[in-house]
Amino acid sequence: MSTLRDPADALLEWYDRHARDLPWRIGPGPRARGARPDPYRVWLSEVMLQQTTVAAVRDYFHRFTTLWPTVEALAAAEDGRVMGEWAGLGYYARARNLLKCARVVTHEHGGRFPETAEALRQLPGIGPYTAAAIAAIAFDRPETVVDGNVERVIARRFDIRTPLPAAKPEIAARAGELTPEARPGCYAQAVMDLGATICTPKNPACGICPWRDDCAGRLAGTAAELPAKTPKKPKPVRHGIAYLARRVDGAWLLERRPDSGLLGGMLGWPGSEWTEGDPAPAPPIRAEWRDVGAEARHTFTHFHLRLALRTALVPMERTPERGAFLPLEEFRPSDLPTVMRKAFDLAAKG
DNA sequence: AATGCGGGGTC
DNA sequence: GACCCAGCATT
Repeated sequence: MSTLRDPADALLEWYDRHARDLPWRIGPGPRARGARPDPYRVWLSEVMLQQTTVAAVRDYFHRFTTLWPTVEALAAAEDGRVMGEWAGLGYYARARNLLKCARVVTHEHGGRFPETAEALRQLPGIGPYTAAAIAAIAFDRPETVVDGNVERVIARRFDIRTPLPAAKPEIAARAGELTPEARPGCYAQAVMDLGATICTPKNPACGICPWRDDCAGRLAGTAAELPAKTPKKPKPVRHGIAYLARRVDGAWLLERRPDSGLLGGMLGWPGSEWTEGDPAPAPPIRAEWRDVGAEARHTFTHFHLRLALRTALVPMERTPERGAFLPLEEFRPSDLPTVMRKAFDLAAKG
């Protein structure tokens, strides 16, 4: 019989001492008395946390749960209002799917989230990771979560040198073997906390890691270099022109972008196509356009953008060819995605 | 299996 | 600057 402690127990003991206090978690006291976190809050936090750091999510989570405390309340919200509150968080398909999911849960599941990963997986915006996370954290199911943190922790612990994404099946299998039957929700959060605070991408703090004695990567000296990844393609630079038209009564000319594609469903300034060559001018209304000295620079997932800015003051009676004038009292700069917000700050206030 | 899809922290 | 992140949908 081995004298080695079960690795899951070692990690859970570490988690009990070091768990971060996060708004979507419940305290250790209530948890010990059998309380479970609200599935709505678990779901909302997990969707917000997709490819997004805890620091970026905090304020958004607080605003969303204040505005919409239940899934039914969110389901009844106006689309544009939700997109506006999501503005700045990125990956806007998440917000569209969030609303879809809230409405399905409200109208087809009686306002209750399904309790199995398989059933959760059928909902919009819920993939393998999020389904496992909700099932484990909210419903205490022994599901294995595999996110970027887990991939790094597992690749190091077992010294898996196959580059991602090819290594995903092996990593998932190893992660599954470690998942305990007891306290699966705590365990899932513990592995991710470990990856976020100790087993970090750079300069991992191996000396204080609860798994330091059975980490193959640490013993082999490869930990800090793992996981290996296939190289990414360089980002090209695209150029565009944005047109910020202000009507004499203070209204701004904006357009709602189509649901699919970049910044889908978000409010934005009308403009040219974004091309790697010179963009073709595309003023949305007849006016005397004035070039703003500065350009808005922004980096998206797969390209850099340099956006030239043009402004104009237009009279009341003139009608736009694209977009619609939004009255000043209905215009909130915070409803804009970041690149459009940068353009506004430069053109209107710069 | 590959690609499109944001933005901010961190080094 | 590049890299990374509590990934998902689409093709």
